[in-house]
Amino acid sequence: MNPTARRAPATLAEVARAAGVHPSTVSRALGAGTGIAAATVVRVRAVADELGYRPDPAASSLRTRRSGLVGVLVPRLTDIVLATIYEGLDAIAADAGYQTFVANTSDVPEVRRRRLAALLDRRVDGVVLGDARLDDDLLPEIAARGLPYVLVSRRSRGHLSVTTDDLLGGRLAGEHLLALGHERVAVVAGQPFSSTGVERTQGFRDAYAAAGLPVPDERVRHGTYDVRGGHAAARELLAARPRPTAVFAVNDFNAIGVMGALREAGLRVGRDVAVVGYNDVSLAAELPVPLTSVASPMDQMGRTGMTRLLQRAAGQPVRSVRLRPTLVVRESSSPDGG
Amino acid sequence: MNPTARRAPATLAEVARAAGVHPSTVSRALGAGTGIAAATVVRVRAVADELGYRPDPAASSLRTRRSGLVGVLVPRLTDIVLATIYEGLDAIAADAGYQTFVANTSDVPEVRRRRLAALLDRRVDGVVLGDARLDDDLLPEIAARGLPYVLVSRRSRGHLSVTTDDLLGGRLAGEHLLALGHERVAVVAGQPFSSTGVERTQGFRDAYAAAGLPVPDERVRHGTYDVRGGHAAARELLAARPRPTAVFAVNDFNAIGVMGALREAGLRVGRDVAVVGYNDVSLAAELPVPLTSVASPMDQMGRTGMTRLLQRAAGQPVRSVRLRPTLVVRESSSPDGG
DNA sequence: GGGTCCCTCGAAATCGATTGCGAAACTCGT
DNA sequence: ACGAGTTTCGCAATCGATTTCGAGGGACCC
Repeated sequence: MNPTARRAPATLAEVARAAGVHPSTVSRALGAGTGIAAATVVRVRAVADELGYRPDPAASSLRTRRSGLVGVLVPRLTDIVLATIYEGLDAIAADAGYQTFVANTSDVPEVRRRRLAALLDRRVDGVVLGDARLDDDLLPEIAARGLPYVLVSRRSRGHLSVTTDDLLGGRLAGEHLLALGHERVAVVAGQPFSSTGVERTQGFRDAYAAAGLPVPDERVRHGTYDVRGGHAAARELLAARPRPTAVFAVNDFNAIGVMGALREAGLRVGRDVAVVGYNDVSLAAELPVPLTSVASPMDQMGRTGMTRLLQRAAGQPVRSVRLRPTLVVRESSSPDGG
Repeated sequence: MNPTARRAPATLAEVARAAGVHPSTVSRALGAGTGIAAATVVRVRAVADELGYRPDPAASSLRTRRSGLVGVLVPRLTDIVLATIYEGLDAIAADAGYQTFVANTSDVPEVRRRRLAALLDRRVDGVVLGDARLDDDLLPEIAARGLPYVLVSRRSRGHLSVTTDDLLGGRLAGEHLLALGHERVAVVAGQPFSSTGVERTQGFRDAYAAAGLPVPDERVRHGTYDVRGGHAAARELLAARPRPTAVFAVNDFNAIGVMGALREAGLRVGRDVAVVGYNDVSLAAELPVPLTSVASPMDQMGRTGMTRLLQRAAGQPVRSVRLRPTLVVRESSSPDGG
C-alpha cells in the first residue's frame, strides 16, 4: 500500500511465502514475466503490492552487477548552467528507470579523481562528465574500463559529447559587437582548460580577426565561471588605457561580475561599456540593465546527453552533438535598441 | 595503485588469497583492525592496496543494512540557495565518510513522495529535507520509520530543523524600509506552504503593523521562488494605484524578477521603487543596481544541518537551530547611500 | 608443570535477489 | 492412448562482505 509507511520492507522470500510460490517465481513474475503463467504473474504482483514489496537494490546489484545508477560529475551545482543541465539529465534518466548520482568536483583534478572513484565504487552503470578538460587524463581511464560515458557542456577531442557550438556562439557575439562599431574589445575568457571558454573566446577572436581587428592577448583574461571571477577579470581589463568599449564574457555570471566592476569604476553598463554574456540564464532578461547573451539550450543539452549515454550503453552507435546557440540582444550592448 | 584503471576490481576473497589469510581476517583488518595482530593488519592492508581493492558497497550494504548514503530532497537544484546549502551538506557528509544522494522534487507532493520512496529503496542511512511543508504529511511517515532526518532551509512544527530566523529577517527588512520612510509597501511572499516565505512575510508585516502601518493582504502576492515568479507577482502588485513605493521579496531571485517588472513598467529600481531581497546571493552585490538583501548563511546552514543529522543518527540529543540573518543595505533601497 | 585467560584467526552462516538447470505437468497430434 | 514438445515452476548456486562462534596457541600465574 504505502511504501513509505512500512518499517521493515518485505523481502522476496516473504512475498513468495504469501503467494505460495518459490522466490524464483516471484522474481520472474515481477520481472519480464516470461516463462511464467499469466495468472501466476497477476497473483504474485497483487501479493507484492499488498505487502508493499520493494526490491533491495543492494541485493539486486550484487547479483546482477548493475546498479541502476548513472554518475554525474559537475564542477559545481551552484553554477546554474550545470544545475540546469543536470535537471535535463535526471529527467531522461528517470524516464529510463535510472537514478542519477551527482558530485561536485570544483574543477580540481584531485577532487575529480576521488569523486569519480567513489562513483565507480558504487558500480554506476554509466557516467556523465560536465567538467571535462581539454587535456583530460581521466577520460582515457574511463574509456579503458569500458564504462559508458558522455561529456556534456564541455568537450574533449575523441570523446562522445553533447555541447553547443561554442565557436559559433563566440562568433555571434563578436559579429554583434562589430556591427555596433566596437573596435577595442576585451574578453573574460573563463578557464583555459575548458573547451567552452576556449572555443567561445576563439570564435569571438576569429570574428574580430576576420574584420581586421585582432584582439590582443592582453585584452583576454581567464578566471573562474562565477560572479567573482568575472569581476576580478573585468577590473584588470578596465584598467587598461585606452579602455575597451565592450566586454564579452563567456558566461552570464561572469558578465554580471563585469557589470559589478563597471559600476565600481563609475561606468554605465551598455552606455559606457557594452557587455555580452553567454548562456542566457533566466535572470539575464530581468536585470536592471538586461543582458545581451548567447542563448544555449541547457536543458536540452542535458536531455540529449543522457539519451546518448543510454543509447551508447545499449550498444547503439552514437555521435557527438553540437547544439546551435542564438544571440539575444538586449540593452547591455544596445541601450537604445539598435 | 590507480583505482580507476582496473577493469574488474579485486574482491575480498582475492585479497585474502594473496595475503594468505581468510577473507574474514581481511575484512577485520581493513575495518577497525581490532582482534587482529598489528603485523597482520599492516600486511593485509598492503596487499589490498597493491591489488587496488575497493569494497563492493552493494555487498557491504546487503550485509550490514547500512548504505553509507544520505538522501537529500530539494525543490530544485537550479535554485542557487538550495544548491549552496547542498554543497555545505555534502562537504560535511564527505568528511564523515558518507555520500549524498540528491533529488529534485519541484515542490510537488506527488513527486516528493516518489523521490523519497526511491531514496528509501536505496536504504539511505538518513534524509535531509530542503522542501518541507508547513503541513507536511511525509514527515510523520519518516519519523515513524525511525529513519534519522533533519530539515534545512524550511522548518515544520515538531521536527528537527536548521534554518535562519526568518521572522527576524523579515523584520529587519521591514524596519529598514520603515526607516527610509516607505509607508505603502508590497511583498512578494513566495510559496504559502513554505515556512521561509511565510515567516519572512510575517516578520515584515509585524514590523509594519508595529509602526501602525499594517500591510493589507492585497499587497502580498505568492509565487514560485524564481525569477519568473517574482516578475509575475510584481507585475500585479505594481498595477495597484496608488503604487507601492517599495517591494520586499522573500528571495533574491524573486527580487530580480521584481527588477524586471519595474523596468517593464518604466520605473527605476531604487529611485522610483525600492527593492529588498533575501539570502544575499553572490550576484546581489554585482547587479547594475546592487540589491539590498537579508543575508542568510546558506553554506553554514548546510554544514550545520548535516552535522545535526549525523549527531542524531549517533543517538545524541539534538535541538533545532536558527541561524541569525543580517541586513545588507545597497542601492536598490538606498540609491544615495542613506 | 598444569591450568586459565587472552589473543589471533578460520569456518560457516547470512543478507536478498537472480538465473541456469532440470523436473513435473500439460498440450497436442496421430 | 502414447510420445514428443512445450509451459510452468522449483532447486540450489551465486554475487561479495560481514559477523558470530569457536578452536588453537601462546603467555602468564601459582
